[in-house]
Amino acid sequence: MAAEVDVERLTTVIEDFNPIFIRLPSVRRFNFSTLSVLHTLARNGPLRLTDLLATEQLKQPALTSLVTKLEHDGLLQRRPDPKDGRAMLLSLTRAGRQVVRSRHTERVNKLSRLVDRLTPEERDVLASSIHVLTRLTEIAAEEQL
Amino acid sequence: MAAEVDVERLTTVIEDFNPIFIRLPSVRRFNFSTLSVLHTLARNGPLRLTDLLATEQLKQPALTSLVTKLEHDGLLQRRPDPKDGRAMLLSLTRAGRQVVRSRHTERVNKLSRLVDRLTPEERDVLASSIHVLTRLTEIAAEEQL
DNA sequence: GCATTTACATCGATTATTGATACGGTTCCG
DNA sequence: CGGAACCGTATCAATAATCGATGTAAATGC
Repeated sequence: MAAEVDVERLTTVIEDFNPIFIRLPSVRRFNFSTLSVLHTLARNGPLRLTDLLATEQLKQPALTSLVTKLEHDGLLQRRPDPKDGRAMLLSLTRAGRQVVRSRHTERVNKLSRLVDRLTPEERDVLASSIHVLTRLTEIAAEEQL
Repeated sequence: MAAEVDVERLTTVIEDFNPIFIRLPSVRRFNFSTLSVLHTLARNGPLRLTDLLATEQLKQPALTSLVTKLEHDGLLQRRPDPKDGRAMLLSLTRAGRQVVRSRHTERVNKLSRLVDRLTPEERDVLASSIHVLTRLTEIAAEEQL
């Protein structure tokens, strides 16, 4: 077997699918930077500001001010890093996790409606592609290092 | 067959894969809004400002000023709509298409490197999932209407 | 210990975004 | 036709987001 993957087409279809997947109707409260920070903290647990900076497309002063705002809004908390007196550990509060979870739920609902309209054969392919997407994500994470 | 798709896990893995796929090293010049506008115009041909507004997460005055800036930078052009004297048709210039294309190429390269590290079986699944992703995108586009 | 590096915060300036509103072209309906 | 209502876009003033430069304090290295 081992058919060649048409990476060109794959890239194109992901580019087209992404806007649909990302955009949610209810999003008036948070801009892109804010959502990205919340998502990163939700996935990667407590992080120092500098580590968070690596994944966010912001400069350090902008991230500091965003974090200050989110702390005020009760979505995340700053705690001193016991290992390093200079650093702060950032983590989501219950309210912060709730924001991320509710957006995730909206996506699940949206995607479910789309999946319902696939044929059984298409659903089979989609089910088996979950593992492959997971592998791609893992490989990409390794490459970062 | 017709295995149930685990939409919960599928959503999660797409959420995790997306930041990897979206973020490119070279992106210092353009912010998120700008890239989204360029991408939308590249895909959906000439559009009126109001139609573009529907897909972008911006209010109309912000989009007008962004479009003005992009016109100044030579990335898109405004032309009067022959069908409606009030409207302007927006389309990418050669330079604008070049920006979109070069980002696309970067993604193809990045994704190729990841795909290279999959097993032959995983690549088979990925190849067949292209069609399903296309279908999902088509279904989502229909639902918009 | 003293110099250097690292982590984060602060400051002022610039840019992006928004809500309210104005303006002109278009459509509707008598 | 001619005025009223509507639609697409632009402008304006105010607010928010972001950046570069720089400061402060803790940690590291010789």
